[in-house]
Amino acid sequence: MVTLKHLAEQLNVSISTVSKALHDSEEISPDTIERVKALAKFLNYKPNRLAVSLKSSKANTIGVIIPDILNHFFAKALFAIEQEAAKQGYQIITCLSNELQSKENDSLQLLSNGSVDGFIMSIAEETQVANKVDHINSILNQNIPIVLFDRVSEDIDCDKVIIDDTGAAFQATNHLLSEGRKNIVLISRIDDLSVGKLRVKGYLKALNEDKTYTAEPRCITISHDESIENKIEALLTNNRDIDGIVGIDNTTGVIALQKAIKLNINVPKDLSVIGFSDENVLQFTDPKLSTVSQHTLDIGKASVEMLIEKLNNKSSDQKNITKTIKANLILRGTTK
Amino acid sequence: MVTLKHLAEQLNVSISTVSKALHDSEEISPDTIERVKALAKFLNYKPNRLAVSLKSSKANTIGVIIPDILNHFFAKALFAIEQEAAKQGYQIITCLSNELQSKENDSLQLLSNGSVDGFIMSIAEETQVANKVDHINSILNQNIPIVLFDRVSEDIDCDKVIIDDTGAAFQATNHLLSEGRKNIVLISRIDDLSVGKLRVKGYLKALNEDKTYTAEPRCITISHDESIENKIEALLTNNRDIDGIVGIDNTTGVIALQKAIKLNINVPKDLSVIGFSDENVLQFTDPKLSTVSQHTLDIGKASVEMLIEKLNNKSSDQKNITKTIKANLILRGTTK
DNA sequence: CTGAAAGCGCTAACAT
DNA sequence: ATGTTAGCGCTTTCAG
Repeated sequence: MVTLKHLAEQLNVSISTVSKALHDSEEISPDTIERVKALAKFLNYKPNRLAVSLKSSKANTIGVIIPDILNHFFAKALFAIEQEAAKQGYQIITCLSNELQSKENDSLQLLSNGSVDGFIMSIAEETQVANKVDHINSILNQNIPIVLFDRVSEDIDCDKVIIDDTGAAFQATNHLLSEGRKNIVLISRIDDLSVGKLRVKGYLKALNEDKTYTAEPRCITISHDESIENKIEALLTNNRDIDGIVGIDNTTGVIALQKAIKLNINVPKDLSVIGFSDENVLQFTDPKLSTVSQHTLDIGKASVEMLIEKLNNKSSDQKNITKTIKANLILRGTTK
Repeated sequence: MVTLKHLAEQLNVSISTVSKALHDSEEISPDTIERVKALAKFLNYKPNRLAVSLKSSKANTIGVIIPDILNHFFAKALFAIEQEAAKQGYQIITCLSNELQSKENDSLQLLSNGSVDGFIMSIAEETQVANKVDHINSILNQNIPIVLFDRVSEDIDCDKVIIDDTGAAFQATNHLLSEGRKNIVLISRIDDLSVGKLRVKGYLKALNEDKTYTAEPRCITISHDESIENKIEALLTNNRDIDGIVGIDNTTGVIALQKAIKLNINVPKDLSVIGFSDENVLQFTDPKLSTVSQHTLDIGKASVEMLIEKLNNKSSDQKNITKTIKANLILRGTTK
């Protein structure tokens, strides 16, 4: 590894001269600057990031804690975060909590030692279920900024990036109502998450506001030890009168569609389906699934922007902001 | 941030005493050790990682460069890498090349400044197509170890983790032959990648070795600007005699299955399909797709193990190893 | 215009 | 048993 010292020795100047020259200091003669830079380039000198960070007390690194990288939503969010961070000169250290509070805590502890300047995270399922957020607040108390995205908690006072989950589900349900659907069920595998609860709220709100809608609202929740496929197939088999489905997570919409086709239900003539999936599943469905698009890339980008904004104004402690990214309904082949 | 200095001042001892005490040095009295540790715990002292790394010239961090995080194979590999790295006390810094050589190079440059001790990477598509690997070899020349996985190059002399791509495709094709299939086509979206070429080789080998097989081998390659769905649908529509399909990438198997069902082709009676997809797509298919399982988790784990092994024996420069992870055929509903 | 020196936080050889 | 000192690589103030 080439250091300033090496360059200084080779050029018979002092280390500080080399350092200044590389930073185009006014103090150094143009001639010296040129010589230093030439040698630095020749030897492929790169400033040691650890030393720079130690000196400046700034790691230029963001800790990203993701609950589940195999969930396409989070993979895409990570993609956006990495992209924006790189653009702004930050590295990211990625940790996966695997939905466990213990791992989430481990990661926070491990990185809050100068490794990172701040965190971007989405709360682990286990943490959300128990609503135990002390470990997160403890980081904030150490004056290390955090931006929460998607899965957030009211008990944590920090910057947040969310979508209007209630509004999105409301809009989706409303669309089915406008189609004249009389029997709309909601299917959820995420009723223990904050976003799941909010989406249910939007569904119920839409049904309640429609005075002509007579059926009882019906939320089918699928727990982790149940087979999504079996449960949905049974549901559709035993309830032929269902004419609208809102799948409020990644996969239930797709699976409902697939099972409907298997059962020879005509989509969208006799049944409309709206999911919260990402575009990546579209290639696997025919007709194409209508979805609520969450603008995941914008969520990731906004998270990075907010964190860096906070880092740049760390002294002047201003209020925390919650930014809501617009979600919108994209109608494709599974709605009229 | 609490430092050794803080502890030392509070306890009226020297910094080195504190440091030694925290490391359970024999030199320090049990009493002092206890007092130091108590205060450290009370103040939630954590050694500054940057300082430790700078001092020890060891970042305890692995740079991971992934071509495409939205590809489930790589997401899963990252999952495994993170898991194993965490287990061994390493952090990972994740960079996404987005299949671009320029970004791949940027990431290598950016991190080869003390930020990481070594790299785990899979080569970007652009890099593989051009087979320009100087930027990677230049890192190796700086004595920074690299482990390549999945997509590798013969022109890079380093540790590698691969699957037996040729053998896997051979096995898959052989299975279709053993079913008595007479018209087996291979479908690929990745014919520009090393793994794609090897899998084609295995397919051809199987067909050639079967003296009773009379049809011409047929490889359908789909480029990036073509619609996979349209191409496969047209293929199946216009070639009703196809009775076996090997999809050698992530998605073509699934899509072929879906189109076959749409066209009322009886799977697996009249057509068998084998894909290289991961289990995550199974929930979207009925019947369940038969696949070549790549043991992605093992690939990630092995990569970390090999890199850390190399880091621990950096001085004694031993030979580079290529480790082959066994892939195996999992027969489900789309084969007889 | 250039250099010496201090210090970021830590470790470890070397005093005492 | 404890302290002093030097140094990892870098930046930056202050002196020359």
